[in-house]
Amino acid sequence: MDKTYQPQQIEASWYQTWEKNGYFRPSGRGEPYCIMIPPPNVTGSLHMGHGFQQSIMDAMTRYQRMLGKNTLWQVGTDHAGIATQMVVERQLHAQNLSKSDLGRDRFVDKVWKWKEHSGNTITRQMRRLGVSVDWDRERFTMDEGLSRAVAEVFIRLYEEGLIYRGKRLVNWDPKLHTAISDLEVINEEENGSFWYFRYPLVDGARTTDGKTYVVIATTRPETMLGDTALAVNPEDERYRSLIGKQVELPLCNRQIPIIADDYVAPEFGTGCVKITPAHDYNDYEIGTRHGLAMINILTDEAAINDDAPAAYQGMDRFEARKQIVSDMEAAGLLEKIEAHRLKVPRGDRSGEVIEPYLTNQWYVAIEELAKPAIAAVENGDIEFVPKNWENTYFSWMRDIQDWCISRQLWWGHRIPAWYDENGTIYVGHDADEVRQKNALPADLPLRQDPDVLDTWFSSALWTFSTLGWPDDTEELKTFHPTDVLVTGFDIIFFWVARMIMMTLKFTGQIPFRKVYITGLIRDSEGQKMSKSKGNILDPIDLIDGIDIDSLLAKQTDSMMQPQLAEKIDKATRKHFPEGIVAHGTDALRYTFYSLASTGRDINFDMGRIEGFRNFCNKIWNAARYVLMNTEDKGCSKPDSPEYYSQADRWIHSRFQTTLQAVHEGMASYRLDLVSQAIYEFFWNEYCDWYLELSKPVLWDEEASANQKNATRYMLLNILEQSLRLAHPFLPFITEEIWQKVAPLLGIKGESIMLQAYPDNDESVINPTVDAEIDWVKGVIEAVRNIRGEMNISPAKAVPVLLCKGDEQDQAFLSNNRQFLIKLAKLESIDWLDNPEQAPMSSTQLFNKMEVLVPMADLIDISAEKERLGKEIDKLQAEIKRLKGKIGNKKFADNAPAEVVDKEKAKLQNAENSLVQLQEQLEKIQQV
RNA sequence: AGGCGCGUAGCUCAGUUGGUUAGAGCGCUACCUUGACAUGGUAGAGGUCACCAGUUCGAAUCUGGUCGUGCCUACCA
Repeated sequence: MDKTYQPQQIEASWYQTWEKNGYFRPSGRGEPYCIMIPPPNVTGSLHMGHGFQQSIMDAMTRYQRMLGKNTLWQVGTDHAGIATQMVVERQLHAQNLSKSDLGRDRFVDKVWKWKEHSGNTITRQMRRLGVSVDWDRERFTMDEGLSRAVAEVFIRLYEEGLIYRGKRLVNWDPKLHTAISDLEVINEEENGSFWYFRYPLVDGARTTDGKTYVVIATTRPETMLGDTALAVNPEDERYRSLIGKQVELPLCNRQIPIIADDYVAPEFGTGCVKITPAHDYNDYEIGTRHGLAMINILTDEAAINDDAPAAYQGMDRFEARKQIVSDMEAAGLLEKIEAHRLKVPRGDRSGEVIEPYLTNQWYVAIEELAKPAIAAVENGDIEFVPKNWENTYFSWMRDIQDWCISRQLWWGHRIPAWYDENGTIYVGHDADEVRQKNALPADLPLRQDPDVLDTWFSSALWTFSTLGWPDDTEELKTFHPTDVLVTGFDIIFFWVARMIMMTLKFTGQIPFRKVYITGLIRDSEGQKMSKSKGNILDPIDLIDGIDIDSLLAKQTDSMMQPQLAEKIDKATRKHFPEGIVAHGTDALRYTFYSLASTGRDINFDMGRIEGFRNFCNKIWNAARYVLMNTEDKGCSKPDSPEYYSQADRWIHSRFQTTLQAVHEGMASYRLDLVSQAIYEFFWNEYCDWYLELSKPVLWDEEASANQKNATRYMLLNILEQSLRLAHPFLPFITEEIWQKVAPLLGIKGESIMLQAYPDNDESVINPTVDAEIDWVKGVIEAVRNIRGEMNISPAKAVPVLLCKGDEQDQAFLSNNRQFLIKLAKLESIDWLDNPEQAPMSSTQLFNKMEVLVPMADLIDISAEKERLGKEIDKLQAEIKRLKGKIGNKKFADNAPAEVVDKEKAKLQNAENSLVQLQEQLEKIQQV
């Protein structure tokens, strides 16, 4: 084995071996366990969020697989309608082409080609992470089987009246030319204006204060071209007399009525609102209530259309806005302009300002589907982890709006609906079926709906469509409902909620039992990672490393503004002055686990990943030590347990304690606790103490062959079990080492990933042995403390005396003499029966026992005084605190007896220690 | 406007039904190349647990409030 851990060398080949040998496939034996991967965008690339969630899913999957479950981790990708179509359109644009130049079929062809070309990027990157998904079952949301499921669901919902087509206001993206759902609209506060316009009253009407006009305030002046009324609150005295009167709509040569509606808030703006039913959701409601005309004034591009006054036709909406304000001003109808913060709706993909727009769209009537989905979480069939996300889920589900599922795109599942010349709708799998079902003549022209479905419509079916639904497959019977969904809170509404609704509706089952919601990975300063901020960390760069120049190039890649690029350049150089060194997959994964606490957001800190790379190195070198001492030496299971040292028994005990902690952590989805338990066990117990404790046995002339063999066996045995313990989290390094270690124990197996998880054996958990090794550690640490504080060279062997302890201390000494001598580097260690005879010494207490290092020529008296003084100060503070507490009558009366006793014992100990240290100090001062 | 989080060492974070001397990693200080490992070892320094009040014998932990901060949902033109 190499002297240092080189991840790139060991990670390269193992994945191929695992995949090639089909180890990821369900074993077909045992209780089923299934996780459905949230399908990433097929043309995307792996980001930190994927890395985080997939690492978690892989740990769960490998863990369950090793526990003997029949494990399926279903993999696949999503066609991501809008995102993918945009990418291909951009490519066309670069060649001065548009999608209409190609036509629908050729364009869709092109998208498929792009998918074939780039679709491997993310799956290749996933392999680098070590994910044990079943690639043989890889699915794509637009493959044949899933498309069939999509059509089937659409048709059944339509036939039940749960899908309908309707003309109403939708969120229209004028750049992408499609409707989008409410969830795809992001409302952010931006600086805008309030324009106050005068609308002249006609027929000589006057306001109560004698004006010949009313004033309205608007944030979108251009919409006035579609105004069909003004509205006031019926209780508003200022306007009551004007209700029913007409005003002249400026610039439009039309008259519109003043109506009364409770919706209008008298105190806001001027208390008089212009009503544009075709371009505002609230106005639409009012328009419907009052039977107002709905005048659409926009084109698909959000330019002014031909139904508006000629002067503005063809203008872009923002151009028209300027022109209208200017025209109103010229006409003396602009009263004032106020600065105003307002929420501007923008498309999450395009960033474009969204327009409410009157179109025909398809909707899912969602309320009926939502009811059982709410109940499933209420009654605990589905549980969110952490639980508080259930509130988020409920609050959205209990006020859910119908889901607009049609998109005016070309890339996606085409809506399975056909129209005849009269516009009658026929829904079915294909035109032939439609004709047959509806007894339509063969020559009746039918036209398929041009729209496609929202991407989330197909993802909503993911848990069952991937298993073969609508066929009643074995997989469906075996693996559905699935066990756990691991995902982010950002798609609870988009995906989780819709999956629950659709799955309940079509399978009668819940899709999954648990929803484990992870936090979001942010940069080290808590900023969301985004291209525009130039703070994206690529998991692959953390694995392989990247030099500073390449990193800078990546971060500023798509940066349009030079000054922004400069800023990013600076920030990147600050955080990564020398780029990023290679850390390996295992270290990255372990970092993710260590940060996976309670679903809160994660600020990714490079210090963490370095620490875990070092941990891997530690494992590597511990293994080297073990192999060096066991290879060619024989290490069979001892004939009798008596050959074990106390250290051997201790590490066995600690291992089982750790194993329990791991099981508990996995059961409660606390992978941070799991990773910590393994880390602490391996580094702080196995390496720091056990390996050191093995040396006196292995290298001691006096130890018998049987004892040496027993220790060699335990070294190997615990290492081998630890590798299995850690394998779900550190798949590569554990496999690499296990292949070398297992044969020495006579274990046969092709791969660690097919081995069983370590057996639970609580019988070896041994508090007595734990206490004894704690004693050994305590004495060694006492001596080391004296060495450190007294500046005694580590090379210098010192004599040590123990005194004032009890019989157990004496017994421990005689059991562990060779451990103490070796680990504390002692010249000698002896029990002093008569403390009076103690030579001048530096003293450290361990419980009631004194550990003495005789001063002779090697101790600096003033340093020792200082050291004792420090200890005494600490004890005095402690005693004061304890006395106060115990002296408090209320404490003695109210606290449970065991707590009081514990505090009393603490005080007793502290007081004893104080006396001993003070005696010691006096002794020294006499010199 | 409602809702949900968060505020613990210089930094990133644990702290499980209230009872520890409040912990880890990184960073920092000193010493050490000792036959697994300097991606290491040993010994240390470092915290008024945001603030205020309350409940309690006892609060980082429970309650109320204040401040700061992040997010989600719904929005009055």
